[in-house]
Amino acid sequence: MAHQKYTQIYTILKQRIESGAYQVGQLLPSENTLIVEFSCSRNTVRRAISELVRDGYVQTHQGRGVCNIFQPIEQASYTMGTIESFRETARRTGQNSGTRVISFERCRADDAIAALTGFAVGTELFRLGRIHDLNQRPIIYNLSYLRVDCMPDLTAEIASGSLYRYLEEELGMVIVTSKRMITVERATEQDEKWIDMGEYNCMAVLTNQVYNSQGVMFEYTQSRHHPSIFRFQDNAVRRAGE
Amino acid sequence: MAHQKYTQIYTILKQRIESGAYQVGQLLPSENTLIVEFSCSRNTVRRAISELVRDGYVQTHQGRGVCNIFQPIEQASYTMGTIESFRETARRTGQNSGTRVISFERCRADDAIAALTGFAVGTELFRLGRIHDLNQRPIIYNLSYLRVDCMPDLTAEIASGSLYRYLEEELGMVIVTSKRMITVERATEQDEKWIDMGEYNCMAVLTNQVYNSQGVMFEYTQSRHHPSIFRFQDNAVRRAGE
DNA sequence: GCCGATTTGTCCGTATGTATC
DNA sequence: CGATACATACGGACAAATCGG
Repeated sequence: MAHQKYTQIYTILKQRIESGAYQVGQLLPSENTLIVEFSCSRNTVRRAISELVRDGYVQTHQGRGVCNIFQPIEQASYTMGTIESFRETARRTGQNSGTRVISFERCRADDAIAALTGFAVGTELFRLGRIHDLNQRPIIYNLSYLRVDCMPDLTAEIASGSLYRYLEEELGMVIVTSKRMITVERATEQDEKWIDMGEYNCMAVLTNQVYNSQGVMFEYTQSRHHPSIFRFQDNAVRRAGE
Repeated sequence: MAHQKYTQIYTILKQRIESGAYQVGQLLPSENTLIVEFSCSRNTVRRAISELVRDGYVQTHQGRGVCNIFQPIEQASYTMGTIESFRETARRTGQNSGTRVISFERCRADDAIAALTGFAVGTELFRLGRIHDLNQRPIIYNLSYLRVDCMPDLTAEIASGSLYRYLEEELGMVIVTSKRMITVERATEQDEKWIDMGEYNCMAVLTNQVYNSQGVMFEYTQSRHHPSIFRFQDNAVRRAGE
């Protein structure tokens, strides 16, 4: 893709910033200057800039200009605001990765599962346990509940590959939104059975509720990460109304 | 504030959604309908909607409409996209909170500090250590480095109150952007000296680089939380270009 | 499968307000 | 004070996706 004008401008400006074209604290060219350079409308430039703000590259200041705040320290480790699978992360960072299915069964949401996941009581679910290996070392223990009616033909074999590739390419399902929560929990017996915890006795727990294009939550996943490989980054922008 | 039209529309629509006016999966009124209702332009409606998307209330679908995905179930979990602040946690759980300064000194960034914080070597800094108590129990160990030239008159006394209130109200500094990172680390001797860790041997570490309106990073803070009280939430939206 | 109506996505141009210098 | 720069808001045009007939 990247066929839209604002995406092209966003990409060009981002590259300039990352390549060090502007010092930290320096102002970028004004909107009017960029309008001339890219021969486009003001809205298009502004949209590109607003995405740079969202991604933490620049700040805007009314009456002053657009200010570079990018520091090449340790960027690009874990892009936030997007949904990225374990496999994508591994590929991007150039490491070996593997996924093993350790349990796969059908169940029905009882009170406990409903309270945990947010699925309604009685919903038919697949319960899927997986281990992710990074460089042959077990690193993430993954427990998912998946709506049967969204993927009736799911098998353990399919789940051992990329679940998202199957859902998107085979079923044509479009994943749009996900709600995430990060907590830190004591490692359970189950964790220690599968993950080599070393001297750590806690897990970084990423809880994920994923919605498809119909607006229905079809997946609940708890990813229990070994602390040493867990990192989460984002940028917070001050909003309009305080 | 909230004087802008798009903010008003955003607030009204959000209230309708939260009050259960639309079922989960149901479409909101079309943009044209909203234009008539609020007698405004299409862009204004679209901007309000895009903020609802950002906050995880709705999804948009070209050719179909705007779909409600808000579930009141997890409303109990508070503000989104933010880390529940220490004070908020205390208020929510109805507990006492307090802040103690345990160290306050001036220093200059050496290689180690520069590598840790991102400040240039040689920058004059305040080094501020604080403990947050919840119900008289120490819960968060807080280590901050602050640029002296941004707040030359800072004292330990001021730091024992709300640092941000001082910076914003007294110095007129506007905080715009902050880059955050969440990791999980082994508790250090320093941690255990100050925090009652119980059976946990890890800390939830929130690293924060805060920028003012000049685009200069004026604060680096490492907040080391007791795992039992740490929680982070946000929404991820699939972007345009893959 | 096609067509047309509806709906959101992108892009343009313009005007006015407000903060900074 | 004027010039510059970003923020908000309006209006219009066309593209792309969806849905019903």
